[in-house]
Formats: sequence, structure tokens, C-alpha cells
Amino acid sequence: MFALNWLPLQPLISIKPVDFNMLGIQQSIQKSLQEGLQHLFSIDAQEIVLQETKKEFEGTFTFVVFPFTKQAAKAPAQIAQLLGEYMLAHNTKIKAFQVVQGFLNLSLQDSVWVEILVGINQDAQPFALANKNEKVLIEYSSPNTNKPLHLGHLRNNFLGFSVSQILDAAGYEVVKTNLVNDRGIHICKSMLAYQLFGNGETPESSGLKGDHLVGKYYVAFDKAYKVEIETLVKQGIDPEEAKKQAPILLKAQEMLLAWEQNEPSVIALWEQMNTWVFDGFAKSYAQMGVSFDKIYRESNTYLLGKKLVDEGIAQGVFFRKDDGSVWIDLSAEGLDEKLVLRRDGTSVYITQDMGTAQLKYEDFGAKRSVYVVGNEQDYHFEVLFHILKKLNKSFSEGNYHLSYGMVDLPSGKMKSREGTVVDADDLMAEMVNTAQSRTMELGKIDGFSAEESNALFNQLGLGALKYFLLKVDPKKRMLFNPEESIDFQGNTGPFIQYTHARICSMTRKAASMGIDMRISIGKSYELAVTEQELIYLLGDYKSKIQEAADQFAPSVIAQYTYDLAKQFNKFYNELSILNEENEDSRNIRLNLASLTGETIKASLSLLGIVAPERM
RNA sequence: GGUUCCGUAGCUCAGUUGGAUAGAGCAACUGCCUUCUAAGCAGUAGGUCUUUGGUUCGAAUCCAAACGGAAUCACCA
Repeated sequence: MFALNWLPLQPLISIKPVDFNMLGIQQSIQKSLQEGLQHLFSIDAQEIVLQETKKEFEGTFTFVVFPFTKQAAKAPAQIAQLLGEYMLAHNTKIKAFQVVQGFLNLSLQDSVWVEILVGINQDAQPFALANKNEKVLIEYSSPNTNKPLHLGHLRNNFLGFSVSQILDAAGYEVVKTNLVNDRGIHICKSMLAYQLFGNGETPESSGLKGDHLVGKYYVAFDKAYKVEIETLVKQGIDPEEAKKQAPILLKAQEMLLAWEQNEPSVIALWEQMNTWVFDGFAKSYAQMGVSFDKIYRESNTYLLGKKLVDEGIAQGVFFRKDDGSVWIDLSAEGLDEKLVLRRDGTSVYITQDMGTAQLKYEDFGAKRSVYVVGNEQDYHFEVLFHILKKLNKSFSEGNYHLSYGMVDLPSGKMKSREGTVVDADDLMAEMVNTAQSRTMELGKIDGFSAEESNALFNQLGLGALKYFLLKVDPKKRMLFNPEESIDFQGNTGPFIQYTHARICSMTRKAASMGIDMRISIGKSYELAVTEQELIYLLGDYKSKIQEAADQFAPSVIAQYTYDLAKQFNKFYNELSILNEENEDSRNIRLNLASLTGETIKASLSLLGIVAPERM
């Protein structure tokens, strides 16, 4: 096993790895090519790049010879031909070669494929990389306690959870944290509206989930606020001024002050509403299937960071202006001056984030930290990371902002105050309903208990939703059209889940038939191209984990899993498995199917998706 | 205006450490269930990879400019 670091995999002998389990084979081929170039053309090639052969051509690996035409002083096709002959003569893994223009396509011996398959079978840990003995903190979710979760939070939570799973599989020790924004003027707005219009309503009395109840009053505040602004404007007050003077806003500001001074009645209301919201969030998280090792609350952390400001001033990193406010000059980094402490000595956003970073380091001692936060905060995190570096913090080098794009609706951006949001709970429920009706239509739940069917509907509905949100490159903004339901066919979660269930069905049957699916080592098998391609993908799994971990990109795993399921279904359609008469072929195909099922299950779990055994 | 990100089929997205005829899914159309789950498979059709210029044997990919979209540039969080 290779020592893997945080940085992209460093090639051992200036060779580009395409694959993990096949790395040895590749290196052997690259070495032969290097020798061939030396022997035939006296070319000392520093770097041998192998790529996957395109589907429409025969072969597994392709070597491009164009770059060597000048040095070899021969036509590309001729170089490829000579190299191919050399390879065939000098490397026993090569079965055949084909030359297309300047491309040398190499095919592997069947025994090599069997060797790979046996290797995976014998791997004690086929679905995870070796322990890296390194801790990584990941912060995600970060909800506000004044409103329920929406579609954007779903992307955040699924991303955060999936990246945690991926890093865990890549051998890191992962600590999942959630920093809840439970204080501030926006929280006071919903508190105030509740006080004014709530009439003592509770989740129990209203039948509303706690977070939805609180969210209702956040909207109510905004409505009342707008009415007041309008009234003021009619009285001839300037609109901008009216926004500042609306009585209800002033009252909310008063409330924030009272909260900061720990006024018992305000604190009691705040705690009451917080309890409701947290209770609601807990239900949403359970339905999403995400979890946290530690939840931090801003009400506990917002005063942190001032000590770091003092440290920074002492170190000369920060400077104090005449009015007493404290700043950092980041113009050398291409940024501006940034405030880190107000003139009245209170913290700002960045101050508390500095403090929280320190606190998390004290709690867990992790030098790596991933923040899953929307891309509207790119600038903020750039500044934060610069500051931590300048403060010379030991945990300052391993910070990464996993910045993801917004989820847009066809009508544009979601705005919670204007009610144009897709609610997370509603959407999940709708997906589960759709899964239910789809499944019923297909008549797939014969012999299921009510409990089993409900579990399946949940797995499929959430699977479709998670896959939909995770298959897209995180940094891109994406479009969600509520009018068009999320598909259950094609490049979707349920398609992959279906493939898994199909395989399970087959292995159950094989077990009842008493078939031994072990591969006899030393026996020679003839393999179809479909089988080779499937083995290639299976052998690629670990390198995909590494790739996804390096890039913090669940989309890499999603794409891989889809390709694997697609390839399996092709294989399944083309070749008989249980009905195959040749016992050796039957056994190796069954082995291949079973391994595919396990790999699908493992990779779906990296996306937080459950792989049902029947559907 | 400065900075950053994005622009690929009608729609949603892959592909971007330079390589062959740019790939999937959805939607449309055609086949395949008296043999292992048809939520499947095979196929048809759909592209000036926003535009222009450059780098080179070779560019969706690298560079420059333009156009279009988004985010951000608060003593808010």
C-alpha cells in the first residue's frame, strides 16, 4: 500500500497512476515502454503517460507516441508499430497491440484480468484505503434557528455527510461538526413576531414541526415589517430611512440588546423557541440520514476570538486604528483591509470564526479542517485562512473551504423571507411519496411487510434526491425544477439501487442452488470484453476514493457508481450467469456479480445512500 | 468598477494535469420480457463545446480579449 498524502497522489517514478489495484500492472507496462523507447530509439523518456483506451477501440491502455516523433525521426504509426512489437516480445502481460495513427493500444492477457479479480477477492480491506493516521474536522449544515431547512441545506448536508464518508474511507479519522447560528437579529425577529402574534401557540397545539412553527413567525415578522415601512413611506418618509425606522425593527434590535444582557424573559423565550427548532432539526437530520459528532452553537462561541485579536496585535499582525477598531491589512495578498474587532470592542463574524477554529483545535487536535459552506462566503473564508496563517496557527495549513453553488429554481434564487423556498421536509416527503407510487405501479413489493415497504420507499426517495444533488460538481450552481419530478430511471439513485437489488437477488438464488462462486486460482479463464471492462472498474474503486477525497468531490463517486452499474447491466444482459453451462465461466461471472454488488453498496454508502437488497 | 466562479445536445449534467469520430440521462422515435428483477438492455436522431485570436504535430481542455450569467467587495451573520 502506498503512503498517501493530502496532496494529489505523487507518482512514484514519474508515472501517472490511472488505477489502484492495477497500479502494479501499469507500472510494469510503463517500465517496458520506457525501455522500449530507449532500446529502439535511444530516447530517454522521463514521463510515460498511459491512458485508458477509448471504448470504440480494442485494448485497455493507450500510449500516445506523437510526442516522440521528432526524437525518433520516424512516422508516428511506425514508432507505435515498433514499440508494440517490442512490448509483445518483452512484457508477458501483453496479449496484443493495435496501432491507430500515433496511438498504441495494448490488450492484456486474460490471466492478468483474473489476477486482478483474485487480488480484489483476497484484499482484506477492498473498500477502504489504509489508515492515514490523520484527523480531519468537517463542518457542515450550519443552520439558522429562525427557519426550517430548505433545498440549499439539503445540498450542504448531503455534501458534508458524503465528504465525511469519503474521507473516512480514504483512511482519515473524521470528526463531523455543526455550528448552529442561534443568535443575532434574525433570531430576535422570529422571537418578537411570536411574542406579538403567537398567542402562546406551540408545536403541540398547532401540530407544526418546531422549526416550521418558528419559521412561520420569521415570515410573519417580515410581513409586519413591510406593512410598517409602507405606512411610513406614505407619511412621506424616505424609503431607505423607513426601513431603519420601522418600529418593529427597532423592537427587534432592543430585543437583541436585552438578549445580550441576559434578560431573563428574553432568554426564556429564546430557549423555548430554540428547543422547538432543535427538536425539528433533529427530525430533519434523521430523515436525511446525516449526523454530527459535535454541535457548536454560536451563542457559545460568538464571544471567542478576542484573545486571538490580542495575540495578533502583539505579533504585529493586526493594527488598531485611532477609533479603537482593529484591522488586518491583506493588501499584499490581493485583498483589502479587513475589520477584526469593532471600535466598541465587540466581535464580528470573522472574529468568532477565528475563535471557533481555535476552539475546535483545542477540542479535537485536528490540523485539517473542511468547511462546507456556500460559495457566497468564498471571500470570507479566504480572509479567515489568511488570518490563521498570519497568526502562525499550527492548524492553519490544512484548511479547505468546500464551496458549493446555490441551488436555483427556474424562477431564480430562493428567498426564505419571500416564501419562494423549497422546504427540505416537504421535498423529502414528496420524494418518498413518489418512490411509493412508482414502486406500487411496478408491483415490486410482493411479500414485503408494511414496515419493509416503508423502509424501501424512504431508501428510494432519499436515494433519488441525494444522487440528484451529489452527482453534480459541488462548485457549480445547479437548477432544480419542482415542476419536473426527479427521475427514477437512467442516471439516478434508484437505477443504481435497482442494480444492487438485482445482484442480491441473483446471489440469493445462487446460494440456494449451492453454487460455489470462488475462483480457482491457476485455472485459465477466457473473458469477454464486457467482463474485462467490469473488472477494470472494480479494480479502479480505490483510486476513485482517493480522487474523490483529494478533490472533496462526491460527484466523482456518483459518476463512478453509475458507470459501474451501467457496465454491470450490460454484462448481465449480454451473458448468462446462473444459467451458464460452463461451470468455470458461471462461477467467475457470479464472483464478478457479487463483487460488483458489494462495490455498489460500498460506494453508495459514500454518498449516504442505502442499497436495498430487494426492490 | 475590483476580485472570484461559471458558459458543452431542446432540458439536466459528465468530460478540463492538451490527444483518436466530444459522452450520459431526460424528452422523441425503433427493437428486446414462455431463461438469472424491463426502475433494465440495444439502437436512431439531436453539437460552430458562447465568440474571436494565440500557443502546437494536436485545444472543449492552456493563454489573451470580448460577450452572457452568478457570487462577493458591511463596524450583518
